Amino acid sequence: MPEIKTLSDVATVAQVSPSTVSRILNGTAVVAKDKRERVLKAIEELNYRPNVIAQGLARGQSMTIGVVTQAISSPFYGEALAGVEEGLEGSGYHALFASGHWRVTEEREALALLTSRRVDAIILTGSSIPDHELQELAQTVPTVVVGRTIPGLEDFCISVDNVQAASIGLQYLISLGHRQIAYISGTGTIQGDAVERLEAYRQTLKKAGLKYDPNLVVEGDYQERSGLFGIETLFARGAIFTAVACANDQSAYGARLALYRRGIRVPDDVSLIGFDDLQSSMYTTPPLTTVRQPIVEMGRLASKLALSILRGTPIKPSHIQAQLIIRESTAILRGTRA
Amino acid sequence: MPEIKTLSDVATVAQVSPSTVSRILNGTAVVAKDKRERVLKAIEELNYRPNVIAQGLARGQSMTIGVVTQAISSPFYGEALAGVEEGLEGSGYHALFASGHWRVTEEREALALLTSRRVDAIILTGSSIPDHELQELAQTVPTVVVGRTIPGLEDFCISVDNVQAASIGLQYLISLGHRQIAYISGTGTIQGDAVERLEAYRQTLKKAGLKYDPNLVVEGDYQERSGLFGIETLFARGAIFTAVACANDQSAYGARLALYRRGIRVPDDVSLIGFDDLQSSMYTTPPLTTVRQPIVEMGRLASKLALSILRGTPIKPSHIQAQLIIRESTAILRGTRA
DNA sequence: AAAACTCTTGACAGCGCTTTCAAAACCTGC
DNA sequence: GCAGGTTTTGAAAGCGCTGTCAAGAGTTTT
Repeated sequence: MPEIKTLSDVATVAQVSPSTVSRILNGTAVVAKDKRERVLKAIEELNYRPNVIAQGLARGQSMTIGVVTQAISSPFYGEALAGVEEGLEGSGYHALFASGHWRVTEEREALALLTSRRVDAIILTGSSIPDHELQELAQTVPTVVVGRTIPGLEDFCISVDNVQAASIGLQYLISLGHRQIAYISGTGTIQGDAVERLEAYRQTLKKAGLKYDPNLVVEGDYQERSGLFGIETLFARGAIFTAVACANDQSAYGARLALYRRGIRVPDDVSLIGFDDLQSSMYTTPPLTTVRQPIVEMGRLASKLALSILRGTPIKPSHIQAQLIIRESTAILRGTRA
Repeated sequence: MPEIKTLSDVATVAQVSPSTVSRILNGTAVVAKDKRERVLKAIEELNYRPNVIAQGLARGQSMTIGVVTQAISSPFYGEALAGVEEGLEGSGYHALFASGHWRVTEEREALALLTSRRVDAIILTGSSIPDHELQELAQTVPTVVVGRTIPGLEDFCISVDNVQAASIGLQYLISLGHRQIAYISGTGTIQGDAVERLEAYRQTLKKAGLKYDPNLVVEGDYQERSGLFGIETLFARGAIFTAVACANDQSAYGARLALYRRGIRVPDDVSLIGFDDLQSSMYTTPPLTTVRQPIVEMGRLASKLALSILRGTPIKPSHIQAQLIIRESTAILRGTRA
């Protein structure tokens, strides 16, 4: 294997001191034209690339942003990460990902890993680490958290108002004439997206003068299969509904399949609505009506925020708006069925 | 912000030399019990975590594996990356991702980024960098490439036999009685998955005594929308077909939607088959029949291979087998239609 | 032509850690 | 109680780079 060249190799070849090479590399100071040329030539010749690790050590910054995610292959987090990457583009910073797989201990490990690599800032997505730990973390390293708001760290949190967002969807269903609306929830019972969205379901029903029927809600876990099981459970209970709202798009996919299996048409017999607006929701059959969370943008914004903090001039994260995306999985209530 | 502690801070507190602390940390040598305890206590007290970057510099290895991917948010690459991560688990190594977005120049940049961070090995997925560049790269740093076989680097390549794999799907369609089979291809015309799979289409047709009708194949780009357009194009051409094979699952999703839009039932009127078996293909309506590429396993295997190379005892990558997954988007040919 | 500056350049310390090397400490056994 | 051997320990160099500092070169001024 061809040796990897170092800055002093370049210096030797160009017959200048390492400092000079460094100066040229970083534009830290003016250097005489002839030396500059010799150095550039040497760099070219040796195919030299600075060792970012060494630079990091010397400069005291790693030029990397740690990103803790739950699962890199989940469409939701995948989009968020893509956003983060995009936001970092051209900044010289790079993202280091670590997955928590929805387990707090693993998430802590992920965090430990990132800090032991001395990342310059940390972005957390879908974190379930307790507030106070994150508050502590934020003392040590610039931290931004997406999808959740931590007291005291409001300016470093990026999230949509779940209650408001989820309401939009419900309201739409109601406006379509639906009165028996089933709900497949997310997981988590104390705090977080799942309880907020469920809360929105209850509130919206109430506001519309409909009564909350626990028989119509089933607990899911944001995964496709839980949507499928959700519908099965509903039927097993003998529940009657003309629409079903899901805590996220993925569970809506599963619900869709369960409905299909039973020969129930969407939206003719039952309306279906999701939450998130994943890229693929545009291509389900029928295309899914959903409440859009601008996931990619949120990721991008998270990066921008982190960078701005590092720069010393934190931007104020503008509020993120959810938006109803009407597609073809919802329809005006016709007959009764299911 | 609380200062971050260093190894010599620990040494000072524990009243030993930095060397001793290092030895304890790495188990490099035996240390007296009392000192060991003092050090451990100091570490605890200061909440010290070794600086992996500095370790990397000193040891000459970064403990990170660079992974170039095309798009982190694509379901296909997402699964592969998850596999890579999994394979690295517990090894002490961590993955650094860089995306090429299907553009060779960007991919080169990604590679440059990874090498300038002195990653200990590189895993490429979906790479479209010319063979010779990769051969060169492999001279400098342990390289494993997934989804493609590079001459001379066979032992470091992990891929399925595209021709064989794609044939399985086609054969199945034919065995179902289909004779007019449309094909929505992938992108890339000189080499790579797309041409191999297309080749499989032609060969299989030929072997079955069917003639290749260029009118039935349309070029796609592996994305959902190209599947949709593909079907539209086919109809615009007045093509007659009873089944459509897609170069990957994502384009099959798009095709599915186009068919739905036209009121064509799957599989009753037209059979549909994909390639990859993405996680979500199990939940489409109807669930998609497809040729399974064990993507996650391939990622995992890539990691294992990379680690084994670093360890100095390269394993021989076992051959990856594709497998037909029969679900509900395909059916025996009944009437004629479309 | 010497004094007073201004630029350019190299030496060197240091980032936080590892790792040799040799000195210090501890054991043996006689 | 001391020579010889074995451990344990610390000093110091070094990983590849940056950044300060002061010396050297080059200009301008008087």
